[in-house]
Amino acid sequence: MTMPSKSKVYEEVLKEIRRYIEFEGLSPGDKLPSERELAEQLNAGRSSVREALRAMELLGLIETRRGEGTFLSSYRPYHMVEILSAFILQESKTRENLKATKQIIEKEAAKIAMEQLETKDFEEFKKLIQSFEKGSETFHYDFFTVLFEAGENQLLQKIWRLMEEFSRTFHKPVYNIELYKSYIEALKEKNEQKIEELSSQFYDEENVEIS
Amino acid sequence: MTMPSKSKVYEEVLKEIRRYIEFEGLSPGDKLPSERELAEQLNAGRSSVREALRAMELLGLIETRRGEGTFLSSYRPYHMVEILSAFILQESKTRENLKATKQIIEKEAAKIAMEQLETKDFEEFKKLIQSFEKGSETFHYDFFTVLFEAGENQLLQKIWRLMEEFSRTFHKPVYNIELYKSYIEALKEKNEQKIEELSSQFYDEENVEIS
DNA sequence: GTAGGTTAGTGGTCAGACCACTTTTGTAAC
DNA sequence: GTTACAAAAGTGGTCTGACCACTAACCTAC
Repeated sequence: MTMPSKSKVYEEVLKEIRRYIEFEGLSPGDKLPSERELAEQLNAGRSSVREALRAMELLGLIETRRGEGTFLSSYRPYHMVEILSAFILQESKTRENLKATKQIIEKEAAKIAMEQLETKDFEEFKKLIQSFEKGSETFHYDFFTVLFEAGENQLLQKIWRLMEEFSRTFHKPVYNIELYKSYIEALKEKNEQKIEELSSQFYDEENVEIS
Repeated sequence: MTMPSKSKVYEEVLKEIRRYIEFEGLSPGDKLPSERELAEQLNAGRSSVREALRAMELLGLIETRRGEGTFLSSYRPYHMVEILSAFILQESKTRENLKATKQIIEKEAAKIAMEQLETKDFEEFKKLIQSFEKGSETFHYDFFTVLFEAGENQLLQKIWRLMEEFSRTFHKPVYNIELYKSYIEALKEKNEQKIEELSSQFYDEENVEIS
């Protein structure tokens, strides 16, 4: 590994892998070279390569399957969230920030999607509502995913998803199904005002903290 | 390492370290046991311990100093943010997404800050305007940093900063100083409507692409 | 052609060896 | 006793080689 001044090898490997992905135009699901091959090509030890890969795995960027190989994953920062949340979400200010930010994003996503929503999207909502269960863990997530898909801002969606997962670690959602019905109405009516109001209500008091 | 079913060793080490930190009541700055010691105590190989530590380092939870040791750090997810952004922004690099998202965040930051702004903040703005130079690369950044500081949502600020830095790689800002003056006026008047309008104008046409 | 075993490839893990660096220790000079 | 400096011990950084467990591809016998 050629070492730009003092960086650690594993950090260089990380960058190198990133370049490789970009250069080869790899997408989620595609296979990366094996650890041994990477080590040889990057002129680094396998352990260093592994440190980089492990870190990427924790970040949710790759997925490793023993006996098969290493694959690019669609971004699911599952591990990271789990680890990080235990460390950083103690501070209530962080939680406040998270809540506020998530709310902003959802509101804006709704406003963007509003103009794009088609009949099929409303049918999707209908299905969601019908199959709603009291104990569902992902209702809110699924609901807004429909909105994000319509809105076509993948960046905003990714940021939101990250926060959604974080907040799940300390909030147990208790859904008020009527609220979502009203929300859908507001979307149909393209009533920005109403959307703004309802967006904040998701976070007013219906969330109970996990002990 | 006692292996709960199938987890990987490094994940167990991670949890074990977390427990250790909690049990010992360690705070940022405190020293962790050495890699060799951890390996021995947890009955794992040093390389596995290292994989866990590297991951923690990337997440910004610890800091390692060669020759000295490993220390708990106050949470500064510097590396993570860097790595993640590179990947995420690379995937969804439609510039439209970036622009739209940044605009949303700035608008909301302004609305949040609006209620909090004090005299000293407006003086800060005044200084910025006075020292404005045509060729400044960071005027917009500095301007909004004042807003974010007042708003006290560090999470939103972090996200924004990321996008700001990234967009600099392909946008060369050309500032219309009058626009910022109007913006300040709108903030003084607490005129949400005006803020929304002006926020979008930053991105209307004044940005020139770098070839 | 199929079933079943063999083999090569891959990630998972460990042990041991150096290196570069920092801190501590020990010792000699003052 | 204090100081200065050299040696030693401790620590993270890295590489290598060796196994293990698992998967997929190949090949052979039927």
